[in-house]
Amino acid sequence: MTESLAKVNRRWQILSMSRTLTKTPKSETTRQAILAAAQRQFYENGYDGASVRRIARAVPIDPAMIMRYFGSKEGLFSAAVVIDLKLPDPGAIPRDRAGTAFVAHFLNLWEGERSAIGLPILLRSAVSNQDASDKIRAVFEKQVAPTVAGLTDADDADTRAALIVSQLFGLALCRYILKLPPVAEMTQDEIIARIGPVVQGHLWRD
Amino acid sequence: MTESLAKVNRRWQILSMSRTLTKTPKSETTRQAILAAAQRQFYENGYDGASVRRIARAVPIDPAMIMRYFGSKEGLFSAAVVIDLKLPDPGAIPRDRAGTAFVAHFLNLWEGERSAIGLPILLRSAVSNQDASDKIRAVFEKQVAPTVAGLTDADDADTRAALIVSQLFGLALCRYILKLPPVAEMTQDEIIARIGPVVQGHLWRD
DNA sequence: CGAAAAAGTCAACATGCGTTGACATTCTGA
DNA sequence: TCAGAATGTCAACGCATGTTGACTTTTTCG
Repeated sequence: MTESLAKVNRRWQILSMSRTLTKTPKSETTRQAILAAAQRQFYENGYDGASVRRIARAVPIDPAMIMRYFGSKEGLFSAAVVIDLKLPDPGAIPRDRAGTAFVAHFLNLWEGERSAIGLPILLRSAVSNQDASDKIRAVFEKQVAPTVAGLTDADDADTRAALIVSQLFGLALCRYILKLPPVAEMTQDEIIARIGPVVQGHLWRD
Repeated sequence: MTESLAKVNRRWQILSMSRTLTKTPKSETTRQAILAAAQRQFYENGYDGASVRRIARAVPIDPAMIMRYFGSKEGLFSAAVVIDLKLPDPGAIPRDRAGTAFVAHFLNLWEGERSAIGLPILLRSAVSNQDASDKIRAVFEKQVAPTVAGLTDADDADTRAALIVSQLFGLALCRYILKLPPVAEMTQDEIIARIGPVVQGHLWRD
């Protein structure tokens, strides 16, 4: 009967992952600690480079707990990396400053308090993990593309969105991952002044 | 004495790596086969994702041979990834078309015959391998930055070079690694028409 | 030819990985 | 209080990795 007990536990754990939390049972503390450690590790080393065992050591907790809480490394990754770009309503963006607004928004997102969660993690992971690149594509389709479409009347809004993304990802890549000196050292304002017009150009040129 | 024999062999092998090849001893064929397989694996899976054993299996050859020829996985990587951007002399580039020329040059480099060798490999590897990002920085400093400096009179040529690189890397990332649909599917001409002006802007704006 | 050098093979090593199931402890509510 | 649920620990599994040293086969050349 021990096996069926384990299965019930597993099932409960899967349920608890999606339930809305009102109280904070002891487990929730651990859950959050695991997520925080996982985000840090995934951010610093990418999906493959981060190991369940090292994440567990950082919490600290037994690796087996991670499997219990999240089912697998993939499950942990999915739970740890939740992307909400919080893009504003296109209607609320003044069109003549949309480019700089865009860049400022992303810099703020990437360098704000919760910066460990999000695109830089995906960027580091996507080169070796299919799930991560799928997630990036999903973010592009569901969050970036619609917003850009709301900002331009052009019929090639998707292409324009992709070009904007390519510039923003290139920025993130050079600044946070490669740490290419000039890009890594520029102030936010300098970046906004330089990249803003590029984004604006992608939106409006032609 | 067997150990000292092995060491002598190793020393010969290190010498042979740097010698100019006039004849083609049997070993050179194997060497090239290993390099070709390594480039492919590094390109497809990045430094960490590629394994010495799988490269060896692809040749096919015994993994120990790779150690003999290249000393270590790092040594193989260094030998396999040699970056020469072949950037033209700045003086030969018409300044009003420098942007499109730049983009066309890189697309040609990345999608030409020897495309497996080069930046896309580094890009995939750099997220998890320090050597790879160091190499990228070296390429930036020794090849891109000087060329850009020769194209502009501005005193912030380094910053401009970095911004150009961030756009080009973003393009490569989205097109070859993330395979983000709109970017991955655009024709070379479309990309040149869209990104060229951005590069031109980084060179000349202000 | 025949010896020495080169090229290639094989088995093993230590390590780290994701994951598992049995077990021990702690907490909670009837 | 005390059963049962929740939480946490431990040891082990099978596997893949980079690397090594002893070995055998093939090539080269006096």
